[in-house]
Amino acid sequence: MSAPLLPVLPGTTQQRFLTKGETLFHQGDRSFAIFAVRHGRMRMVRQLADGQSVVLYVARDGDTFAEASLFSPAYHCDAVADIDSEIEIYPKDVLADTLDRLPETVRSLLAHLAGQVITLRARLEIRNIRAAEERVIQYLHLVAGDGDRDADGKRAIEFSQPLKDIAAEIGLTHESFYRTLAKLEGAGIIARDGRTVTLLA
Amino acid sequence: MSAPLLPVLPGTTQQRFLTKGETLFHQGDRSFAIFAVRHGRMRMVRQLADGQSVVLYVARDGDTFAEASLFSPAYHCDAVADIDSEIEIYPKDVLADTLDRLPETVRSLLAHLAGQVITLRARLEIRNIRAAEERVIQYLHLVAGDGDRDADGKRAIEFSQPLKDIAAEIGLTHESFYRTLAKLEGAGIIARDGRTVTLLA
DNA sequence: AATCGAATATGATTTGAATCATATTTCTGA
DNA sequence: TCAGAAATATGATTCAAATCATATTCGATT
Repeated sequence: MSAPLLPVLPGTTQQRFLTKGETLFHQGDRSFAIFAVRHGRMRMVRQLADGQSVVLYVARDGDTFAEASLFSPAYHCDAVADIDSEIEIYPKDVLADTLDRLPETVRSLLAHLAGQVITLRARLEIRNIRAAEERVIQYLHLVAGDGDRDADGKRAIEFSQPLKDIAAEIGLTHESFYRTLAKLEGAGIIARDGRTVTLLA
Repeated sequence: MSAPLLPVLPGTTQQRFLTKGETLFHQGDRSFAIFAVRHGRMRMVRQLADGQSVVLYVARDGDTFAEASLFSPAYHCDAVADIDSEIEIYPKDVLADTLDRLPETVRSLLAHLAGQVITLRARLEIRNIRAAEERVIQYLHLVAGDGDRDADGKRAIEFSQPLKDIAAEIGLTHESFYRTLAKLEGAGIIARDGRTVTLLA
């Protein structure tokens, strides 16, 4: 076989072939490896609580994916083969030894970069949602995360930046963003109090 | 002072205050550090050969920037303070020693992640361009890069994926993308031959 | 070679976010 | 405390990209 896409110790890389539609891992699975696409196309899909799904990332030839799982115990999305694909597998236990020996600085830099990649991909996918309402809802879900619900299962988000800046980040004009928030409030999907937005239900 | 945004060796972090409009580094400067924004807003701007400029990234509170300079001898954009800003500086020479000792695997993983961050940020900024024509032009410039010009200074891009997929990546419907390409060709900005697009001038 | 599906292409129409305008509120700094 | 700037807010209008429709070309498969 040709050289691995990430230079690791010889003999530590595994391969796997997936046929179109086959799943490599599921959201919530214990993370056991990071991967690279040798040939093919792998689609990372996040299932939302309300049954909708969002494509987080499409990994193509030469792309690595699930790198962030190095610093997380479980995968946070499904990985499904879009077309027949050949995948390289870098088991975490092989890398763990190496990672453990790293200075704290490097480990935190790696973790920081992995986190950035996750965040940026999520933001990029948000932009793929065309309708302003849906885009705002998904953004709110993204920043609220899955945790920190209150007793009623509601999640409050307090923005530290002006909503104007949030609008820019989402890719809307501030006018559209204010309007959309007003609409969502009217529809009973969110509650508002200044820069605090609460997701109802 | 409060804890640094990246956990590094105590005493190795420096700070700097920049007033609105002040430049932290210029494109082409020898890279000496990576940075984090403690408070403020830093704008990364790339000057194109034709005099145009593209905003690559706007770093806000807590964001790091110029991470890729760890693996590159020079900065590839300008960093200018959008508003008065307080910056944390992580000098390369402090990290260099550590980096040099890293196993190749880790170094390439770091480099890969840093590259992903750069690419993802660039793609996000492209989405901020509302007009389809301008968005496509900037995307073409992005993927063409600065190098690989032919004798006439023209840059050819051969897409390995269907244009349909490119459209999705740019955030346009395929119909709009085809139309926009046709318009750009009509305007003499690009030349086309199937999946090969050549930037004229 | 024939067939089927996907990609490329373009026209007609709709729609929803951008734009322009303007008012009010909040924040900031002198 | 006051003034000016920025943020928040909402109405009216425009316009460009999405959508819907349809045709042609290209590519893979039998």
